[in-house]
Amino acid sequence: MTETATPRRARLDQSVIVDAVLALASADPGARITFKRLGEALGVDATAMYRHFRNKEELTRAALDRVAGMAVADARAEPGSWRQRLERHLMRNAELSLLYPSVAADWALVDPGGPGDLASDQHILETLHEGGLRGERLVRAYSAVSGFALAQSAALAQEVLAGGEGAREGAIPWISSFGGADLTEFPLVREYRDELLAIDGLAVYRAGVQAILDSVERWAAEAADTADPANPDAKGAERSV
Amino acid sequence: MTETATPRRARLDQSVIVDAVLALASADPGARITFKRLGEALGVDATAMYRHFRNKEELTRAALDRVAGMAVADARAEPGSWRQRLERHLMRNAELSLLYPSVAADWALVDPGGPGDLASDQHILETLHEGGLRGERLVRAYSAVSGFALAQSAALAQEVLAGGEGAREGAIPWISSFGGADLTEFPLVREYRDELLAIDGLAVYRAGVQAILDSVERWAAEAADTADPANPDAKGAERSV
DNA sequence: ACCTGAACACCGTTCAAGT
DNA sequence: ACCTGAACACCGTTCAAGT
Repeated sequence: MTETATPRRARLDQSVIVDAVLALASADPGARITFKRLGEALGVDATAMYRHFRNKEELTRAALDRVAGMAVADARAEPGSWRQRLERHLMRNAELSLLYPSVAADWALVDPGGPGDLASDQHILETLHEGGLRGERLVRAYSAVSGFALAQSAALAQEVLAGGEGAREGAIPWISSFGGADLTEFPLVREYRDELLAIDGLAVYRAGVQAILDSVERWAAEAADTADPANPDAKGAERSV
Repeated sequence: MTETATPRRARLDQSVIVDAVLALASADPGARITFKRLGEALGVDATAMYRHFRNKEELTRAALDRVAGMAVADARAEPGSWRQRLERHLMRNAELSLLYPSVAADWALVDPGGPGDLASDQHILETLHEGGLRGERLVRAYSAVSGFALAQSAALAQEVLAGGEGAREGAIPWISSFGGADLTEFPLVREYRDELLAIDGLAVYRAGVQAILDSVERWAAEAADTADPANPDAKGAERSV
């Protein structure tokens, strides 16, 4: 029916434009995405995009929503315990951020609010729910988990955007350069200097995920202790807030 | 000696310029900081800043470093357990991000690398060290804690920048707008809709801090179990990596 | 209905000229 | 030594004009 992925002179379309955004983002990870560059890639004038998106924020929103949807789909495709699936979802988020850095850099900023975003929220809530969390505890766990994943994924992406080659290898920017500084006033920084310089972004992400999910599991265990043991699966049994 | 804080025609200076940046950032939280606006505030041409900073990134770096230093100083000023002091430091980071959003929005991006930044690293390591963490565990805890604090503080700031008034009140952008969407495919999102919409940024931050510090305390307890009980305070006793 | 292209306001940055 | 001001390349966005 419709021509898909015809490189130039393709009939413009929200979906076709988002395809081009993601292609640009992964092809040239260090470059900003610009209407001009987008137009060149699509064989179209830079201002043609305004027929399909109100402004650049709406375009970014659509691209982010697509990426959010991809992360969920990948996470759902594999089996495992609720924690394994949630972990997979969160790690996939970070990996996709590194794949599309110029898009993902805005992740902490913009609420995509589309179907991909909703599927992501639903999946996080689902896995936590399966883990036994309900009510206030579920909301708190969702906050900690998704707030962490979004902010940290965006940070990873911004690393790549700002740092170029080095950052893509994993070096983290906020610790990459106490090169010649005098560290006598900061003894622990000096003592652990080499280890701190060796930290890479994905390891930080993984450490955070572990720390948060460990706590979430404990919250779930607390919930199990205080719940009615005869009816452990009651939906919304302790919806408090 | 030197005139301090004379609003216009003050002798330019790295420190005077950073003062002006922070003043601008807190006076008009929604506005980007621009050389033009900076020049107007200082009674000086926009391009005069290039005499004192190589480019805008260096200026941002200097401003961030000042803010990092402020957070540590505030945290050190109050007594308490290591966890309380670390928590105070992290919360102060978030609060200062909300105070200077247009500066703090870059926090996940740029490594200040100055004395304020080093003091911040030293303070985080110090409190964790006092909590009994050493070696690989200390580095892992530092990663989780500071990665979280920086990324999440930047996200809070970007919220304010992007969202304007509403965001400053605490509404979180990535959950603020599944307004008219059909939620039948996302039952848990629908069930917790009101609670999710009520989440605010600082609460997310606090939930994340709790989750991470709970896990860090457990790591410390594990360390205590495996350590030589006769020599619990040995510095770097189990430096592995 | 959809796209073009000139135009505008606003960025960061450079550089020759002033004092 | 320090600051000015014109200039440049590059943004997002608007709008009248094309087809």
